[in-house]
Amino acid sequence: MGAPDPSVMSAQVHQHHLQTMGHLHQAMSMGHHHSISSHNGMTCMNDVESDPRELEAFAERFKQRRIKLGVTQADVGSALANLKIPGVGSLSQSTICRFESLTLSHNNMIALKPVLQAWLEEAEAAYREKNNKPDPFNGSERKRKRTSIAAPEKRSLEAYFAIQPRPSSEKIAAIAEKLDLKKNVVRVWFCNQRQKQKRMKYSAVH
DNA sequence: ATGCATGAGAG
DNA sequence: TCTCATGCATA
Repeated sequence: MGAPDPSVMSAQVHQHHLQTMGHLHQAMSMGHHHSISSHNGMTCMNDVESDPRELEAFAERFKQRRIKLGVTQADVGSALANLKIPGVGSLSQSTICRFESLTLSHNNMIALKPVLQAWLEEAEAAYREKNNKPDPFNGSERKRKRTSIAAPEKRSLEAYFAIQPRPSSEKIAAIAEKLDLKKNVVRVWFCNQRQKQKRMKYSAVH
């Protein structure tokens, strides 16, 4: 099970097939979360280090050091499983990329930070003493088609979104018919659009 | 790097 | 049904 491919090693040259699994699920419960607020007479103390600047700084350091180690985003993702952290399996190149670019929700960033930090420490320790070890590759062959919404339709969707970010099922059906798209495609598009607005970056005024 | 999609959990 | 974390496929 060797992956003798010395040609791939720069940041993101081989992000194909990876059969990763394992979710880091719910580190928080969306709608309701209560913090311990303050105990004594102090102003405000957060239960978790949810300081955006701290995260931003970490994400950047992380990327820098990851590249220094000559490891790709995909490599990091699969290597996470080897950390054997309870409840933490591997992650995809997408997620690592999004972490580095802060394009994940704040909570998601908070949840992933300790895991990636742990990996980084391990990786740097291992790098000092020895070499790295190639990871086994998977030759999967199942495909999946990705719908592509044309620019004109996208513009329409954005216009609808501007006036109504949460259209009813019927409104969605109407939009779908007008744009000649599947209703489900439109529904998912709105879901993804809402999710985008909640990302750490590109959230407020974009 | 990012678009569209899936599935789990909550309501 | 929605949100949220996450991923495959693709630009």
